[in-house]
Amino acid sequence: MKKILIVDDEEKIREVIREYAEFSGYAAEEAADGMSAIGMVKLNDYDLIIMDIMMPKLDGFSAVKEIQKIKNIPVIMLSARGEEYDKLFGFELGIDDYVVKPFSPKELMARVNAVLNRRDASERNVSNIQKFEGLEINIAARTISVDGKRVELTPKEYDLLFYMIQHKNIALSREKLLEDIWGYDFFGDDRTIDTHVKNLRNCLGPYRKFIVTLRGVGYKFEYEE
Amino acid sequence: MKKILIVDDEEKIREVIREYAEFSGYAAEEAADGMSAIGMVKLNDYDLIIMDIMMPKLDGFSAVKEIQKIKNIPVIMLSARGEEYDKLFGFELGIDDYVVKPFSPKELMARVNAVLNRRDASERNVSNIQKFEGLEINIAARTISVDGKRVELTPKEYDLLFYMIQHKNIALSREKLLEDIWGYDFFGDDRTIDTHVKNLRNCLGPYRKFIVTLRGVGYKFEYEE
DNA sequence: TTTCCGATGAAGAAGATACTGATTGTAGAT
DNA sequence: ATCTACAATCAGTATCTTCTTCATCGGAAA
Repeated sequence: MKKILIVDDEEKIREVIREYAEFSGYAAEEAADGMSAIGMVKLNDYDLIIMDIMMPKLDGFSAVKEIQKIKNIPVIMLSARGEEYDKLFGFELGIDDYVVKPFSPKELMARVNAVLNRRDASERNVSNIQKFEGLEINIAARTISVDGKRVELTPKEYDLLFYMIQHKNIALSREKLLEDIWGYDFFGDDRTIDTHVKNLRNCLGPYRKFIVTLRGVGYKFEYEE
Repeated sequence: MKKILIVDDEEKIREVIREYAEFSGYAAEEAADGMSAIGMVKLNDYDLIIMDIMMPKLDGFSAVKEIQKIKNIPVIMLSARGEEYDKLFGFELGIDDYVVKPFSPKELMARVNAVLNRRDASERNVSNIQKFEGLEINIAARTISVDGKRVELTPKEYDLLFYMIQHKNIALSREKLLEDIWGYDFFGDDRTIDTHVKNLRNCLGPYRKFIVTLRGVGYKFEYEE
């Protein structure tokens, strides 16, 4: 049986959710704030966490941030209607879904089911991370790692790499790169690209090999699976 | 950067999808109903459309039907749980995937990535490779292979081969080759071509036979299917 | 056989890219 | 508003690849 952790400071809400969750065939436990949630995650294994944002002691976002360091558990956030929060911030944390209060427990459970049922499927697709041997690009997080080690890229370097892997195995002229990455209104020097390619290659370590030079043309990200 | 059109009558849903799409490295635009979606498709180029089925003015299926008349764009349909629809009908329209509400934005993006990657892969493999027996030219990648083995060409060699296969079975004088490949402002020696033809032939192995010498004239790429 | 034209190999010239270092531009902190 | 830190750009030089030319060889046409 799947186990859900419900985190909310209002006892009433916790109770409603727990009852409906158990009714839907889940085991459920409760925590009243972010702090105790973290403690419970350390001690138990949960399949999913339903977490309110506004809470005493430790807010939902901070709690999720801590929890994700410990275990990779899907999270559904609860937020009051009109509550100000930064969605992007949430996405970065790998939050799976939002539900706005007031919600119907039916709707909430539908989302719980959706997240849990498809957790496997989306893990299979993992498409937010692209791998090229030891080179991994996490598109959602805008980060890359080389042989498992995180490497920091400047914005342009990342844009360049991202563009190239999206057009892998295609010859890319300098003009096309400038137009698509820098924008049609950039009238700078072609050689600017060379510099960024150089810098990018330095960041990629052994995987610099994927970026091949096409003399008289431009560059290409070459990778055949 | 790939551009996605999000069509749904609920602003909240559009917003969540758009933010996650942008977060995942896509550009995104929104339309509130089928009608305006059609208008936007006419004006812009999208790489993918995420479309709700139930909408005022014009439902998702009808909109897709119209859009497919204009442009061939992959589509992911959104449908409410239990909503009645005929999946086969959808696939006939060329719909690439279904996602049932409520969905997690993470899952939706995984499917978007899957659909786009599929498209890219099939586009790469279909139209961009020309075959002449064991000689294959991949125009997008600017590569050739001989009997399945990759062979590196210098820029001029590639340009020459590319030009010749685009004018196969046509007699090409040295003057014409110089003018079209080197440019009208090249005033070098005719014999330069001979050297490049020689080098190119060496690269082509058994398929050097396709390049025939026309004594007193120039060369010709000879290949009848 | 003679003549002509193309094929070939080698070497210097030309051209393109890689890289260094300096300058300019920009966002965030104080 | 100013400062600071870092990124983006550009100019100049070094380095490497490719192109072109030339001299010679070989083979087909007359």
